[in-house]
Amino acid sequence: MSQSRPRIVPEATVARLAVYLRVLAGLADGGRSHVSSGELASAAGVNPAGLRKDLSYLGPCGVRGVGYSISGLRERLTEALGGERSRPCVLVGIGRLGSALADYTGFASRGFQFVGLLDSDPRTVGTEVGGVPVRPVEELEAVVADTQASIGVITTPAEVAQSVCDRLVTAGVRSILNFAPVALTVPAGVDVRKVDLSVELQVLAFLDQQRDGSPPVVASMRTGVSGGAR
Amino acid sequence: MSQSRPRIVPEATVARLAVYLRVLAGLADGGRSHVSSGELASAAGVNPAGLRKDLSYLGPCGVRGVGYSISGLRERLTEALGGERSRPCVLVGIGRLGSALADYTGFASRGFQFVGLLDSDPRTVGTEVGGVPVRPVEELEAVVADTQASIGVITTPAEVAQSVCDRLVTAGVRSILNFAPVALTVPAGVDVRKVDLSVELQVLAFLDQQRDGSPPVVASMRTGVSGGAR
DNA sequence: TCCTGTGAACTCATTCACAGCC
DNA sequence: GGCTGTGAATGAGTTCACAGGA
Repeated sequence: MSQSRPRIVPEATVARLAVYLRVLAGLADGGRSHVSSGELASAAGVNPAGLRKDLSYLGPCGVRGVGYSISGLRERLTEALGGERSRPCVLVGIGRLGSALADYTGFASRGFQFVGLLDSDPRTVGTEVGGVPVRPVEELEAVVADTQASIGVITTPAEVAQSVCDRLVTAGVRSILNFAPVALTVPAGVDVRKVDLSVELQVLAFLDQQRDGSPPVVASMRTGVSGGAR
Repeated sequence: MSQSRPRIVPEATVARLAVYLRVLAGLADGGRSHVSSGELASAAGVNPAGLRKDLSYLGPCGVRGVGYSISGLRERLTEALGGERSRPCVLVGIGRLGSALADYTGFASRGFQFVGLLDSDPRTVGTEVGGVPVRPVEELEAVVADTQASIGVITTPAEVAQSVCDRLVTAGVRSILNFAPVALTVPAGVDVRKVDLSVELQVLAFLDQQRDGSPPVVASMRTGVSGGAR
């Protein structure tokens, strides 16, 4: 194993490494062999210097005056993000969003495999999503134990999210992705990340309204929001 | 040019205001009249001092020694986030994720209304999601013009996201929420926010792997005690 | 020359600590 | 006493600018 550098990788950087990997996949199809930080950065929507810094956390990856080898960099990034090993995940709450996630090909192609789908609605239990049968939520502990899943995704209504979370943690899940609109409490050693879809829209609407300079709102607000992505 | 107060609301704060509002809605049901920053903060999963600072951007909201009036604060937050006026949105790409979003009640309850659903698949066009008919993507410009939508949500495959984006911008949409895994390029004056579901999972997996396996570490990362959200 | 790698400067955000008011 | 409001301190993350190798 090539455990190269005892460097510390900022979390913000980790999030972008996955993006670079995706962009590289697209470039590889084009038959090119090398790419510069500027090119890659613009495709990924980030600043070139930032991209170089991100990559430098993995140790030197490129060749000065030339750029980065596309295949070499893909390998490096893939390894940094955990290689190609399959990662068993369980997903609780097979509503619209849950089934959309269960069937999302973007996960499977990165090694995420939903080995357990759980729901409390008897009408949903027994159906299949993406080839995996939905099981009753009572079997949560058994499913986690069987599959050794270490990642749990919660797409239940807010009211039950905390109890589902507690059960996941007790069953041994240490990483949780929460789509329910509540703040989950977990013991130390467990990592929770939250995705709040309506908050994203809300922020967009806020900026939108500011730009139009319409309502008085409260006193004082920024007058101009620069455009551009991100 | 009448420049108002230089007081600006940081974007990170705006994102949390929506969360506070949601938490307050829950508290209001309980029949209480006031809350302290500590209580509210713990329910929202943030630091009390941070919450007070967030609220202070709206001007003084609370009573020293007492706390915040629940109803008063709800009003204030609602107004700051744009009141209760309905916001027409168009959604392009009615696949699994798109239909999940179109039907998500969390949006409607905040005034977001999907007045236009568009898709390119003839099998999807003509169906209804959440009571709104899906129309052919060719009618995008007409729909935006008719509905005066200023917010667009893209849930198409990555390959067509940029062209859909261009058409939205040309049609007059100035705020875009992008779920497609590509960086969109837009002219100045247009705001794009990106949500990348697989990246969130990827980061979670990375942290997971670091904890289990190797000693090397990710920078800082809060001592995940109570929900290390975001 | 071109492009990477990286310290240093800077911007943005969070947290602390305490002053001020009830 | 309790709790808000806020300057100051800290920290994270981004951008700059240039050193250094191909």
